[in-house]
Amino acid sequence: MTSTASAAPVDQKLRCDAARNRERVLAAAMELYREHGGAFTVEEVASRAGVGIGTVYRRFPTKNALLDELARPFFEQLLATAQAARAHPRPAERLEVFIRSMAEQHAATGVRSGRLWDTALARPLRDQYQRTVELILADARDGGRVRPDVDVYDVGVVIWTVGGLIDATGRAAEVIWRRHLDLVLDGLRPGGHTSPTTRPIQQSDWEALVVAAPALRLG
Amino acid sequence: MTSTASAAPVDQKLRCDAARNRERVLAAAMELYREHGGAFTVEEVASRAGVGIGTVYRRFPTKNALLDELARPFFEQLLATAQAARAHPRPAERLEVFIRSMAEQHAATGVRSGRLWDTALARPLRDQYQRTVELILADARDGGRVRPDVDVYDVGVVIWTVGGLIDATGRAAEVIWRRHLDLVLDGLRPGGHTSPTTRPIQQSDWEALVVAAPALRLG
DNA sequence: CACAAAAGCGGAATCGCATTCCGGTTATCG
DNA sequence: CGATAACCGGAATGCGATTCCGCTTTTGTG
Repeated sequence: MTSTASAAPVDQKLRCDAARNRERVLAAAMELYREHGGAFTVEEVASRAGVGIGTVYRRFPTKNALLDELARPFFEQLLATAQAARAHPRPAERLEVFIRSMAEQHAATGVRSGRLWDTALARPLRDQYQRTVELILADARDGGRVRPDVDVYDVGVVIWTVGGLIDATGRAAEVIWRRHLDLVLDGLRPGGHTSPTTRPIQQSDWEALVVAAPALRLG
Repeated sequence: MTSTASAAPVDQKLRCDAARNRERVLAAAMELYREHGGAFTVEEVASRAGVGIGTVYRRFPTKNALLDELARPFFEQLLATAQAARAHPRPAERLEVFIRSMAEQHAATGVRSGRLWDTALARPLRDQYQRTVELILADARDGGRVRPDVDVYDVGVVIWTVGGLIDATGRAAEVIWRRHLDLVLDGLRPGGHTSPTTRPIQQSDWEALVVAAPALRLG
């Protein structure tokens, strides 16, 4: 699947009432998202926004497109996060700070930097983001804080992977992802390890993960 | 959500025709699973099995329960894998062998050891499995091949996490999970690192991950 | 073997949701 | 002010999973 739609002609030349409705829909959706995290009906969005379903659909071709749109602001925040990390005083620590704050942000907002990468509007952001990450990585490398063979993709995978843990355990068991991230970050360093700051995972934490993973792939 | 149902009274005292049908359904489902990987209809299962939908549902309260049932044999295989690793000649290497073969098996069969853990029938297997993992871990620790602070849960999380990558990228980009696993395994070791055997990840590999992750959590 | 329950059966009917359609409305522009 | 393209609302569709229920076998018994 290529990035369906989302190449939506931004919010240009919309009839003013249409524009207003678009905002209402977005606002309603955001509200619902905060309340139920994606588990809401398009009809609910419509009624809360005080418009008909058709209206929602003329503006957003699909529920997913709507969600993507919701994610955009958070996504811009991600870029900001990367740039903030880049500004960290000790260059060598920037990579770790970066990865940690990405995770932290994901945990706080529930937004993962997945599909969005692929949308037209996000492209410029994406390029900037990637460039920033390269720089951060270079800093860490210069400072001797990463194994020289670690590249941007490795970093991306780590973030993706921890993102999965965050999605799966969320509030229920933060330790799980924190502890794992500590271990992985240790693993990325060139030399020995420093001791992680987290407590070990416990049976009760683990349950959350077990329940979250279906035994068979569904797609 | 606690393990819904699945405490099904095994395949005991079923009217013989019922038992036959149950097998047919299971067989049909397995066929379909191999063909479409979970993306099939309960009606398809029914018709391929030559029974009515109702029949499927009387035996398996939900499509998911059916899938869980399908997974069982694979799951037993997982235990076998653990035990095989335990039998590896060099004790110190058992942990790594274990983790690697778990991933390998997941990649090959598409079965992840998630929800199943929680079912009544799986419990005895699970206990055995956990005990085995403890032993493997102890071996590695004695051999000085893992940081002393790594425990069973850490191992579990690594397997879960790599499982996520496998599900997401599958055939499309094996490098991703292999490379990541190499890095993580390196990270679990107490001392320095050995160089991984995989090639670095490339843009084209990465795409797979990007597309696989939705921007917003849906549950 | 006959017979009443118990256990099964098929598949139509429901339900929840996303997505599509279409006849009626309203900004906008000349 | 009139034409019309852009909008609207919300009923209708489509698709799956899951439920229901009247009819059929199996099974246990006498």
